[in-house]
Amino acid sequence: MSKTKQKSLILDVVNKSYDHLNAYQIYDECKKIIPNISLGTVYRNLNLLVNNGNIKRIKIDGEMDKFDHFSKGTEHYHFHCIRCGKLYDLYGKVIVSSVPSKYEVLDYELVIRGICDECQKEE
Amino acid sequence: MSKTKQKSLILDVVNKSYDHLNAYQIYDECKKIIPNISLGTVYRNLNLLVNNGNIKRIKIDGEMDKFDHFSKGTEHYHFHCIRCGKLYDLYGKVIVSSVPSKYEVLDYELVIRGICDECQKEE
DNA sequence: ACTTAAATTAGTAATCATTACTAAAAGATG
DNA sequence: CATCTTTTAGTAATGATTACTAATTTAAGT
Repeated sequence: MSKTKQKSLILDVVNKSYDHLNAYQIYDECKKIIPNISLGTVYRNLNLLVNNGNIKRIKIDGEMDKFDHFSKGTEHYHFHCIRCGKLYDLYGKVIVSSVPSKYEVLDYELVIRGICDECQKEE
Repeated sequence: MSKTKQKSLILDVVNKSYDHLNAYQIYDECKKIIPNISLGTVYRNLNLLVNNGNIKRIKIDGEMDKFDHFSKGTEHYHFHCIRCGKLYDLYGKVIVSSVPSKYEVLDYELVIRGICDECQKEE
């Protein structure tokens, strides 16, 4: 895997963002630094970075895939408000009973769905 | 929401299947009973059934959305083998510390990623 | 049952996120 | 530097899903 300025920029944008950006938003951010970067390049590198474990992909119903920073030791998961669509980070341990030991666990993705505090107030 | 034979057939196909079928596979199954059922009808009803909480949608990297039966009390989650692509059902409790009480939790989706026993043997 | 209004369907066309392709440019290797 | 490999920009293609529409089916009230 060759190192290119496009690839490190894309990784940087994902790592430094506190939001959960989708491919197109990452593309927009990257254009501020490399104006003629190609959307295909963004997609291709995002896939590479996900496969190498550098970043994480988040899949949410009805929305474009989002990308999230990921560093061993600071695992986090997500709360998705089905009312306003906002995605909140949640830190803490996830304990799952009954994963048979014959399975080698590498990773997990957990999305909790519900209604956030702000949307509850509006009812 | 009107009751139609298409809608109940689609629900039936999802509920009675032990696999995790995607929209097209559900369409194929439905055609055995209603040969001229339309793919659009399958998609529209799957969305309705998901939104009503009758069935669940499973999102897996690089694969079409899958649909799964869902009944209160028999919650389950999934193990996805990144080698062979198989999706296994896992039953048991998921304990998540640190979901702030201000959030109203309705549902969750958990996918554990790793390598299944059969793929481990092949190494 | 009949009538009317509302919802749903089949079939097809359109959308849109993502991937594939290709010649040119940039990176790696020695 | 010289060569070989990888990556890129730009564009075209793909494919899952949704939108559209006239015809049919369902629901609700008499």
